[in-house]
Amino acid sequence: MSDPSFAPRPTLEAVAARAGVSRATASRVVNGSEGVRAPLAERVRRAVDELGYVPNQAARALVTRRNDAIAVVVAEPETRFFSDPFFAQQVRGISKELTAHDNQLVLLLTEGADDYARVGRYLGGGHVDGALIFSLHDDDTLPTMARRAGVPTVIGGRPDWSDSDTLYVDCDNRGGARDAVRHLLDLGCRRIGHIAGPLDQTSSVDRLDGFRDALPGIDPRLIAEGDFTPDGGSRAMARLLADFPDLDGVFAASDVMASGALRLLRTRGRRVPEDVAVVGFDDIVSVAEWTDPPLTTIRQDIEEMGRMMARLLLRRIEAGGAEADRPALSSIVTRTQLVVRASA
Amino acid sequence: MSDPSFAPRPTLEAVAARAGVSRATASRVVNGSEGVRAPLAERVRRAVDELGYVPNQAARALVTRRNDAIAVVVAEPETRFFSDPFFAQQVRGISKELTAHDNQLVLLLTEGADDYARVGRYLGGGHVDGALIFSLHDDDTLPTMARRAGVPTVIGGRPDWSDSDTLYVDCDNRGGARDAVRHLLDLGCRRIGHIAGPLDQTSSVDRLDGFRDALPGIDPRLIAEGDFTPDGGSRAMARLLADFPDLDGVFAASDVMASGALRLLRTRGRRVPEDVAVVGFDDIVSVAEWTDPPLTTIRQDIEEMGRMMARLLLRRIEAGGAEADRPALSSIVTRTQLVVRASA
DNA sequence: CTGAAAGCGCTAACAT
DNA sequence: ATGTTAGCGCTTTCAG
Repeated sequence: MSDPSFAPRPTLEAVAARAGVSRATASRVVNGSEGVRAPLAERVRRAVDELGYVPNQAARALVTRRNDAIAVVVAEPETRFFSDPFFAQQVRGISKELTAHDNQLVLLLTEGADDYARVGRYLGGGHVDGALIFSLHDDDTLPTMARRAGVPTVIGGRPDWSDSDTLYVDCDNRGGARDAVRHLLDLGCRRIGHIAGPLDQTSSVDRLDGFRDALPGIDPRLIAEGDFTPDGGSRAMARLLADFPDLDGVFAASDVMASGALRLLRTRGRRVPEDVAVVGFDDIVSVAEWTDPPLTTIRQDIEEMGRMMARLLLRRIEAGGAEADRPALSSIVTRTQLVVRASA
Repeated sequence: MSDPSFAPRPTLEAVAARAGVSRATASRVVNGSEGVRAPLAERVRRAVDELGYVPNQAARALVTRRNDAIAVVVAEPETRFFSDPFFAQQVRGISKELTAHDNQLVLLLTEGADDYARVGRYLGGGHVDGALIFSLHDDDTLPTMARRAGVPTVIGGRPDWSDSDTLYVDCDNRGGARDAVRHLLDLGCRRIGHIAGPLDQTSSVDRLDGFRDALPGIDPRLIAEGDFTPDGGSRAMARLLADFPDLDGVFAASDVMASGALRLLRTRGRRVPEDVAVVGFDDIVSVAEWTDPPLTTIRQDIEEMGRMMARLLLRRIEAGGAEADRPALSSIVTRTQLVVRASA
């Protein structure tokens, strides 16, 4: 017990004593409240320095009911979170925004459905002031858990229900998909296939809808469902090629899947874009610029969307539960943009 | 104020009242202490369920001085964290282990040196019971900050100083590197180059040392420093090829760099492994199995190392500051293994 | 085995 | 402007 790490951290009380003021005044100085005369404040600050005082967060949280921490929950049973750069970028945006507002990011990974209970407990435990939830699949119970736990939430990607006080941030998946297909059409493609994402996610469905918008009444076999992995993209591509040897254009619902498709096309000896033009979605630079040929794609500003999620959540927390403020906050749908590289 | 989210969460007090017991007894049941008679315990449990009681963490932390939360600090100014699968795997391992012990993972990202102060404040704030620090570069102040904050720490990768109570987990970088080069030698390579990682990190230095062990007195121009990115690998490869057109073997200090090297080799028309044999390091499956040709590499069990870090830290926390337990805990160096695929 | 009571360190009314 | 005081919700001796 002689270990130095056992030296009790100084308390506000100690600081106050050393500065010769009351705990309240010390607290005021530490928290930057107005109305403390300069000399006193100075003394307190000195005491803080000398003692190396750091506020005890637990005590503070207990009374303020604020943790300055936000949970990021990834509803991805597969461990796509770590292999797909999409998440990385989004988390980066979130992290930046949170940091700028002195909030901590608490990452909650769910490896499987078993983990949901744990996450629920955590959210309910009052550890965090809010939650950012990603990558929802059909019937995901996470948002419900968060709501029951009374934790303000913002969702990444349009949820599959609509409800005025569910806030989300998404890009215009459908519009972007339309643009992708139109580009293919403009290039003169006659037989265009679609590699869709998992259709239990709205982003996939919306992109598929956009595809159909541009190609009404298309043969459903021209649509192959992937899983947002390179492998899945490859497989879907293979299927499409098998069914339609005359395929001359492909719109993949993600760059990652497009990269898989490109690979397969190469092994099959199809030239891109001469034989088959390919358009992706996301514009994940580390993927799109590195494929061979570089990928034409639909850009969404993923990092910025992350920031927006964080900002929206912080505002919602700020507003508290006060209903009056509710209408002022609304979900955000960002615009997409066609980025032409070499693949189409 | 009629917002349902304002409904005060039930307290232990409420549970106790409903179960007709004292707060103390309720607490015992909730925390699974022995010595509460079954019928009473049952009543408490029912009350918990009915009320949907969840302990307030702040209150608990205030008294127990435990947060059941561990910080993962990534000392990577560049945002390699998110682009390099290495980190992803390690974090996955950590996450699993932490979860298994009901600890939360708090991710602290540092985008630049400015963030260090914030991290220091956070660690000092008593938010977490311990810290896992990654990817240290020379003279990194993070470990010092953690120590000053009195936060038990385990480091990922051998630090550049040694000190009996600094705990770390690393693989046998030097031995692995030796194995890589020997494999190349066994294959008959006569002119072997090395693509090193940034030499301000011990893992890079250790691998370089291993390279030199197997090839004593080698021309220093056969060593090109990369930066653990594919691009860096490409550039280093180009340099090596320029200086040594007769190069017939390359050991890259990471799979990611090796993938860049492979790409460059292809654009230069060198066949792998016929003209130039390539060995990587890490065995990151998503990289090594997907390169063309698939990469021969040195495997380290990254996820397992993550688990080990977490386990070690948890034990250290468990032991408290008690010096008696110190000697029992020591750093871990894991073995590596050559995995032969097609590139060498 | 169970309950009463004393804080953990801090903030926020409320006094002064 | 500063100090006094009352808790925040929980765990944990200490009595009974």
